[in-house]
Amino acid sequence: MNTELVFTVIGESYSPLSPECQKDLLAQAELKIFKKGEVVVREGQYSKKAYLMVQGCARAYYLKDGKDISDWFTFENQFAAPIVSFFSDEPSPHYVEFLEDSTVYEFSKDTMDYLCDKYHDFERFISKVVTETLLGLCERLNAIQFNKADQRYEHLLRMYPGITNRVPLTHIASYLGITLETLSRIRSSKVRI
Amino acid sequence: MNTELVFTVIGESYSPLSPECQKDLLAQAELKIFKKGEVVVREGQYSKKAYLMVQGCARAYYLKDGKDISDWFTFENQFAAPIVSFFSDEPSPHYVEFLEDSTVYEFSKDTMDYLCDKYHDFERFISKVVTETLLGLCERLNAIQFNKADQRYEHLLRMYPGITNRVPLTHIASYLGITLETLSRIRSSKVRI
DNA sequence: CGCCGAGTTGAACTGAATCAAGAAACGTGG
DNA sequence: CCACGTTTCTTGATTCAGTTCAACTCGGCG
Repeated sequence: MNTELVFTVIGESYSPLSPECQKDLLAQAELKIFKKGEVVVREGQYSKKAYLMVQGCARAYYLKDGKDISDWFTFENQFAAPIVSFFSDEPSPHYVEFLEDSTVYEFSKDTMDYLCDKYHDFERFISKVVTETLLGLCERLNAIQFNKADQRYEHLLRMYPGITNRVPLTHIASYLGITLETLSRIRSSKVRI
Repeated sequence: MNTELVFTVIGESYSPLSPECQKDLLAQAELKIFKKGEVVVREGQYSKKAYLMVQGCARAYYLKDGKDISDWFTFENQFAAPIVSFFSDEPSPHYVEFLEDSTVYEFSKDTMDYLCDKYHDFERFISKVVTETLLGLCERLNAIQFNKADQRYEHLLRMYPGITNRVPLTHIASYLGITLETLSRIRSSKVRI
């Protein structure tokens, strides 16, 4: 597997990264492998690590009144990080768990800051990632507020086709803000191919 | 009214700004007055202006199937901006409207970039504003997903005590993702002082 | 084989939307 | 300052989407 390809791909999807910047990023990052079910960040921890997913998938979740609520999914060519802890100096309310055996590049906030100082294109890249994340959240917020459960599920499927083959339905249900039972009913009422 | 005080206050609430940076910001900003009901940004427009509220209040809203949905309120010592248009190069999906006669400092994205380059404390300040906004959205998302309508209303009151005296209930209802009727019932079922 | 976690199905219940009708407050012109 | 229309808010009756709780099915695995 050509793991380095991921740096080109993320450059394309957010904002282009010069070859030297990509090279430097690669030099700073650490290629790691995690097993399915591994939890790399727990609630209350301080973590300044982000993970760029080469192969596999992960989720961020938190506990609300003891219930496991999925907050974020990450697949190939995307970032996984405990955003609160990564961007602020507060402990993470999130857990981060790999849902499959996964290959990732791990890098620290320090590396990010260093690269931001050194490369203007990297700074723009990060700013793009953050604003896209912000806008994505806005969109998701209004989808949750004003779309019915089945529309939200459809929307998720459009965003992540095949997610149901990789992520347990319980996690998908809590992500959508509905119960597992409701999700099950929505799915059975659809004609699937 | 000492309008310049606002620069000190926002420094305190996010991340401190040196006197020179405050002075420079003041020099770049333009003090403006808007009347109640004035709309400064419309859907589809490109706007790179942000408003720092000295006195008054404003909201961002958008139209969803013809319905007016409030997305954001801004009061004294906070920022109002059409975030999508301000941070990306896309047209604004939002309208920005003043809800009272208001005094604001207006400044442009260019000014922000210029100050970010010049002052490290300003760069940190903006980064803090953006991440706080991001985290605030996360929190609001999970409140919408998992709290009942009355809890959400209580939460809003805790965040903005007295908001009901300044903002029409229709806007508050759409912000909370409930109908005006439901909000009215929630309010009448509470013992108010 | 029997257990266990994941998903499905059913029935009763509930929070909130919708539709409809009024009441109260607001502001504008006479 | 009052009368009038408009906007804002309240109240009631009905309906519906989604929750809850409980029982059941299915596939994998020791």
